[in-house]
Amino acid sequence: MRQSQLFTKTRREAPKDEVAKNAQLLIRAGYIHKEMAGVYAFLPLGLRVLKNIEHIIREEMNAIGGQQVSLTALQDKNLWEKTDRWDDAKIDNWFKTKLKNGSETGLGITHEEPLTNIMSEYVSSYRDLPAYVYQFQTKFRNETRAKSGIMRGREFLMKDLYSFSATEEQHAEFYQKAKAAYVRIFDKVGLGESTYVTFADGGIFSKYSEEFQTVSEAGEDLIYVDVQKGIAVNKEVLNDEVLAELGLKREDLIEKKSIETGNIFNLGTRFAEQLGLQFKNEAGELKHAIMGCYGIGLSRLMGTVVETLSDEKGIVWPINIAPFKAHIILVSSSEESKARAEEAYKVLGEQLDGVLYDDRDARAGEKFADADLIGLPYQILIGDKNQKDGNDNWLCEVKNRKTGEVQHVVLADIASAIK
RNA sequence: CGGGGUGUAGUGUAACGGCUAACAUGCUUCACUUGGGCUGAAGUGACUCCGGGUUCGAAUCCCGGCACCCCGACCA
Repeated sequence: MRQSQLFTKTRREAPKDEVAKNAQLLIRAGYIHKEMAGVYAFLPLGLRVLKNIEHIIREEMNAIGGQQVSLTALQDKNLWEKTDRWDDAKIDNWFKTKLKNGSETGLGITHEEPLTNIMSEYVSSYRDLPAYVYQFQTKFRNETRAKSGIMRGREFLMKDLYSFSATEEQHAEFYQKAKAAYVRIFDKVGLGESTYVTFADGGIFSKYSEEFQTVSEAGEDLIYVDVQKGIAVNKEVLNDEVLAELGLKREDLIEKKSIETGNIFNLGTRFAEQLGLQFKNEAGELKHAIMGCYGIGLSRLMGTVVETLSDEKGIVWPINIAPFKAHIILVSSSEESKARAEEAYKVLGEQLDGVLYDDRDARAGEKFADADLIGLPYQILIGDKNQKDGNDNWLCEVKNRKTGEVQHVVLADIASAIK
């Protein structure tokens, strides 16, 4: 993409009403636009990041047998009354509205109810199980206080997978698979080292759940980490019983602030019972499906990456989720340099599935500042100061955004050098 | 939902109850420059959040509303 064509621009200063680092940087660099408190639009660069995260998650969900669907945002009140989750006293963050005919509907906060209902139409035998269904969907939650930029919005993108199993063994096996898939997802998006599987409260579903907590000063949660073992306990469930169960010692734990970036629950048979998801087992007995729920907030994940990996100059994207892998920067105005930059744009664009090319008629300093703010993993400088190698081929300067390290590489070798 | 704070060009900031609401940045044009946000010149852009009130006079004081931010509670 030519930067001269990109409709967004960078800005020197963040709007005064944004305090969260993630929103400040993402707005300054032109990734997102704030519509209202807790409601953000994703602009071209921001959407590319979101799509890259989505792609990583989809691969992992498909790999463990997930089947993708797209459920509705508008919710049928009757379904939620069956599980007693329509009442505002029980769930206080619904966005509810009325249809023209006077009946009530709500915007989906989560999707256990509608999906369980759908599955009940198709599942009638143990042969129909297990089934794993997931989606990427915008969730609406009427938070009393939205905050922290895109970390806690009223409207946000989430991947939610639901598992339907015939037996406890079947469920447990998948739960472990899903957990392992989550670990791989966090590795791929660049948060692996700072993310801990964390023992946590199970809410109304079960006694405990497991959260994926990413260590960050911007976090709302407090966790106690055993760095050696690589696991943690949420403060809300920190007690001797839990520590004993996990084989942890209090003296080995370090307190850290963290962001809940993922959560996996065992839902048991609660929803299947309330919504009538039954099947016949091999012995011909009627049983309720055992369910699990596995969520990751994509927009929150994006915010967490910005929050934890950026530096004083701007964003630093991990290569797998960066909107583009490379940023070609034309730093001289000579025709020769310009021709080489155009060539690089053509070649690398094909090899790297798109690059950002700063072809603007602007001074080098401004381009560097913008490139650092936008944060693509590699900056490829092309200008009159480039040199040639022994074979009379031009060398480009390839600068690593994160480390600042510079390599001099001929165009033909750049793609393989930075992948 | 309780408490606190803030609303002024696109953005960031000024302005004692009193002159045509100022400065920076952005944007336009010209010249100059071209490897880390040059330089110079001329332009452009504001019903001072909305509605009332006090006053000779309100961006400024008062009342109401709305919006946004922060702390806390909440986060199935």
